Amino acid sequence: MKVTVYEVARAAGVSVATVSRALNGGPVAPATRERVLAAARRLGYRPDRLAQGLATGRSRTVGVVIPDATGPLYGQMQRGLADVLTAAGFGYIATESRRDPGREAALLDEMLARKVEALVLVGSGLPVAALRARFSALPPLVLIEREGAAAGVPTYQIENEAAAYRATRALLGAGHTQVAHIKGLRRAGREREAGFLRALAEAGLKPAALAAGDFTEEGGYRAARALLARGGFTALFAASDRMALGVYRAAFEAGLRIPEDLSVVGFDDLAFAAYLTPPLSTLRQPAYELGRRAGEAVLSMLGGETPESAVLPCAYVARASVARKGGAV
Amino acid sequence: MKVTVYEVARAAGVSVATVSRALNGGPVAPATRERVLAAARRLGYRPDRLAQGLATGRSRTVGVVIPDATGPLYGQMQRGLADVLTAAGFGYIATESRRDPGREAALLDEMLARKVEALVLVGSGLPVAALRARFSALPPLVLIEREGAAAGVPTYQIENEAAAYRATRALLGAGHTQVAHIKGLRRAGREREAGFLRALAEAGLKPAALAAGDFTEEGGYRAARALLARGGFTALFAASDRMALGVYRAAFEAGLRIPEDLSVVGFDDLAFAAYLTPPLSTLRQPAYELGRRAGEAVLSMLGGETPESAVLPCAYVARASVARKGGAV
DNA sequence: CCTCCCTATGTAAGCGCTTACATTCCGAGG
DNA sequence: CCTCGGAATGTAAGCGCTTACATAGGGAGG
Repeated sequence: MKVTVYEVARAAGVSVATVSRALNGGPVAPATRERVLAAARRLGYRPDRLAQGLATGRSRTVGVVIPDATGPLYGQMQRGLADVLTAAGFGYIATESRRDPGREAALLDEMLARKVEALVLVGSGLPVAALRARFSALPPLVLIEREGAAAGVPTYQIENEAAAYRATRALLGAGHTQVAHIKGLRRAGREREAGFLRALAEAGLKPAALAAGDFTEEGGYRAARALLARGGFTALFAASDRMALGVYRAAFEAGLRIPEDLSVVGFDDLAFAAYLTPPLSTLRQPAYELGRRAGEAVLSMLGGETPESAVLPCAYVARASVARKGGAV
Repeated sequence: MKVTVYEVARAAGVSVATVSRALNGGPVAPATRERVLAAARRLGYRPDRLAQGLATGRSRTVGVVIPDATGPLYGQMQRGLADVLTAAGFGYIATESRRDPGREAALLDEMLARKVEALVLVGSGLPVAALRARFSALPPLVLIEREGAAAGVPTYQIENEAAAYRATRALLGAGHTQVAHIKGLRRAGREREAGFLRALAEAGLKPAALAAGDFTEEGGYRAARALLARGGFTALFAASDRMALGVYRAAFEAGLRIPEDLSVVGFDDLAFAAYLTPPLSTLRQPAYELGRRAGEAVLSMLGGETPESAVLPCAYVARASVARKGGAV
């Protein structure tokens, strides 16, 4: 039989109001509270979150929408989010939009129906203005890797441009003057490219070659093959580690050695990067931190504050895939 | 202002009961239903899941507990689960146990408080019997990669033993007679080892060497170094792709070529496997399928049926990391 | 010793929905 | 033409909890 506040009240010899207050830190005499807690424990009472939510209008749930759950860094981000949210007694429901606007809208609908108290939107998706237009009553919004600062929404992103700039500088610092780049998709891709270009421009250089990629191994491989066929560079900055892996393969097939013939830098610092041959120099994304910050932002917004947006730094991890300039390709 | 059934009822000129029935497929005259739906749409009515849950006792939510969200295959599994669950109008809340029994229990507590209608438990964790003992009223359980068939709980697992057996056979088929193995952790690790040993035993062979690993690159690297220092094998089966990557590194450092000097097989078929140099032969885990099957099991249990447990096959993916027997290490 | 006020507790009204039961209205069968 | 049964709809009672408001009981201040 289901244990409700009534059972607890009866067992403790008080009213349900007192039980509720005792359980939620309301004003109750210490002795009474003790009695109530004891009774609740003895009966194995477990408050019904649905009923609580209905009564208070607060579900203690936040909704998370991500474009692609299979992304390698998403797990860490989720962990950061979960760590702070669960510590605060919040649960969360996460879903994948698959970068489909219609699907994203449907997901949001469902989350609103579930009365989420805040929404964390990760990655590309409908612009904030469109969301506000489509959904009348939106809960507090927090964005990760998504445009929204303009709309006054707290946004947490990684430092793409500056990180790419630093990576490129590392290549230049090793004496390379002919450096190529394999671009990524979306805003992250554009920003990384911008940092790349800025570093070159500052050094009075032009990119030796540029190719479009899609963040995958296969995309990196194809792009690298095309680039290598034309040659003219001694270093290459790939916008993601996965693409850098494709570059390794293409270089191998072309009979090029890394880093002797070609220096390579990636982006993300996935688990495998440190174990490639040679270990890949790359930029470490603060994925966990991103989630943590977003979680804290949610909490502070719920507390009526207005958290600041932030751009988190990526650390450049120097490994053996970059060498001082050797022979040109 | 919040739109409730009452508003819709008034707008449609009917009672709330009729609204509810019209919305949920109850017995209502076609014309009336039309009128209600129109009113609901016009007002932008969105049923409150919390209230629905409270009233019906069914939350249309399932809880998912995984040991580690950062696992590379977890995203796919989650997708499989989500695909079938959302199609059926279910939401899900996912959380990480971090392999901590206390934490797992707390998570389950919270999920029960949220009135999940079913629980999907992934990977290692408290035994079913312990759960039943600790939690009085457990909803239907479905397990993935976790012990439970004995307790009559539908369980979905991948074929570890047989897959490892096939991988080992592939090595033997290539003429290798001295083959080493780097073990994994937990049940998956034990089963893979068992398959490995069975294949050897059937061929009248003994393992050339055995080392313990932990499924990580670093663990694989360490184990491979130790193994390589002693030598005596021409092929190696690593219980995970990540460990195989560590093997690649150790082999490189030892001046060994793969596959000329050493054939390697991994397990998982992570995205990077196909792009290593040489591409890694491995076993493809049906992660999405695992999630999908579990989702279907949840649905069928909720429908009063008793789904069958299943062990899903892994496909052996032959790539260039395995060659016919060359020189011994 | 009597108010007054504050504190501890109780009473009861919802929160938004579903659903058992009651009611109404018809057409069919006698 | 009356009655009966079923279909369509309405009424109202919860689901388990929180919380505004009411009540009771003291101690402090006069």
